[in-house]
Amino acid sequence: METVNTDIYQGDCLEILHDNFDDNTFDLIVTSPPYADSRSKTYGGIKPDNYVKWFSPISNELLRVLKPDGTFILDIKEKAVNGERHTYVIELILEMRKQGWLWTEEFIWHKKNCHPGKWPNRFRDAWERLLQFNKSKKFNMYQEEVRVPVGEWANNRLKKLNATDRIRDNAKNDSGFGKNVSNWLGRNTVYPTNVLLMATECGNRRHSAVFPKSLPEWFIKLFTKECDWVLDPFVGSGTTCEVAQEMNRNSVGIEILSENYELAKSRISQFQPKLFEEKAE
Amino acid sequence: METVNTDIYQGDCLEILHDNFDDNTFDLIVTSPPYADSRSKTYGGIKPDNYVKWFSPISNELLRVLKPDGTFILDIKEKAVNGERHTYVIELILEMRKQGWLWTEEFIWHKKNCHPGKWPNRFRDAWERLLQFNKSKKFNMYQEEVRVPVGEWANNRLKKLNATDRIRDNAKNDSGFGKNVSNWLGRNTVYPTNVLLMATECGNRRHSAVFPKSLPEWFIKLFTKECDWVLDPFVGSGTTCEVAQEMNRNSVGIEILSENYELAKSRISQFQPKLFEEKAE
DNA sequence: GTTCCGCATGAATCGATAG
DNA sequence: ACTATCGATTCATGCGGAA
Repeated sequence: METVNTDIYQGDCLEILHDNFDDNTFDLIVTSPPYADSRSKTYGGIKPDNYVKWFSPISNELLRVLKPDGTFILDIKEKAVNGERHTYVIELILEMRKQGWLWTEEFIWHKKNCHPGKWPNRFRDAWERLLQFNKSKKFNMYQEEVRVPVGEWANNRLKKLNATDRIRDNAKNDSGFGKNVSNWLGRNTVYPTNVLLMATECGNRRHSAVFPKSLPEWFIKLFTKECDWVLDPFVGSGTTCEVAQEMNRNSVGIEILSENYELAKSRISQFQPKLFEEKAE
Repeated sequence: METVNTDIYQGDCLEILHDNFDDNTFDLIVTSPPYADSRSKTYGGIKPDNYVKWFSPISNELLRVLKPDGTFILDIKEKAVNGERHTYVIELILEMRKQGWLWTEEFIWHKKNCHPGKWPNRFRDAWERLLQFNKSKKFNMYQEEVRVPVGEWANNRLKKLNATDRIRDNAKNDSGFGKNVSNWLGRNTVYPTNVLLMATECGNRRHSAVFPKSLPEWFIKLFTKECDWVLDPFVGSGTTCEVAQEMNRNSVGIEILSENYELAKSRISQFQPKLFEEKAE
């Protein structure tokens, strides 16, 4: 088993990317940047009105370091400001398209156990946008890797195949329908949709990750293969890099806050003994 | 029990609203306008690039007829055009804010039984935007009316599912649509989230509605009380008005296509005998 | 009267083919 | 080159008939 690199940098992602990484380096960028008005100590408390101006140089730099057939997944949700959903996220989409990004898809992260709360004018916010951007229409996507178990209805379907559809299969052998039926036989899994149902990991006090490990894991499976390169420019406590390492992908994480940086480093290094064991074999 | 009006108009909603309705008439507007490039025979097949220009006069008229404390729910989803998600929906949000609308919230309609299909670059689209707009920050919202059950009851239901089902169906207790409310008596209830889990009613051959009855029902419960006024300017086969009538709300539906108009009329009139019975009592 | 099972039907999208 | 039409792909649901 080939070993992979897992590098955590401390500093501003704009500078670090500019100084250390060539064009077309990464196969996947997946990140959850600081939201507007939060983490004020570290990013100067970006005001919602200034969010697009703050983020667009970064998205431009990410465009540079992403491979032409790579993918950028941006986990983001606009705040409610003054009783209204702010528009900085949708303005950012328009701005990034001007930079050359293609807005390929918007996945929904449905957060099962989101933070409780009640307000007079709105319910709990149980979802986030997972915006998919690409540099070209031809990008790598390994759909087979993320198949999900098939529903109950398939049991009936398979019973039926034994009786009726076998005959139709023979009759229309060349039409392509027979090929279709053979795909169904023995199939226990189906392709997922663009709605992701994942629980937040709220129990871990030592490092509160913005997203659960299952989230970067899903996109790493879908958009990379082993030994590909993954980047998280706002890696926080290191979740993305930890997952990438476990999945045998090279990864780079950047974090500006020293406390998070140290935490991320320690999580990565804990993985080393296992690597040594495997190398020994 | 007071009787309510249910009026279906045939024609262009812009003209009909202008000619027949005063300012500040409706408590709730809920609609699903024709999407870009669909229903081409009746709406001239609005091109995605022209969508905002086509819809903004209508949204402006809706702003006029909505009461100051009313709510407008817009069910919409952008098409994939040339491998990319088109931007007309997010551009429409920006345009409507210029008209004076407040973009209060975005609910997600998670459609479990979305249209099948497989493509090399995307999965099935399983969600739609339910954009909430208001005229002022103070709007009527009856949150108690849409509480959903939780706890033992939901847990027991999940136990009955096998391991495979649990992976797929673990959102079952999120928002209990289409359930018999009498089953909830004595149960603990909680407020729902802004993610709505509803199946489309595709099996109904007599009238294929774009949204299931549970969708307008939920918003009518949440944003109106009895004898309030509900408007659907693109009422199609009449789902919104039928639900409003059953819930004892006044409603107005507008439909341009005569075939749909007749269908909507017949659905409404079928409800009359029950009304007469109640009046007789 | 229930429950079970087969079947048609969707706000879809892509790539190829035709004009 | 650019637009319009068509075939292939795919899965959860409600309905109706059967057991």
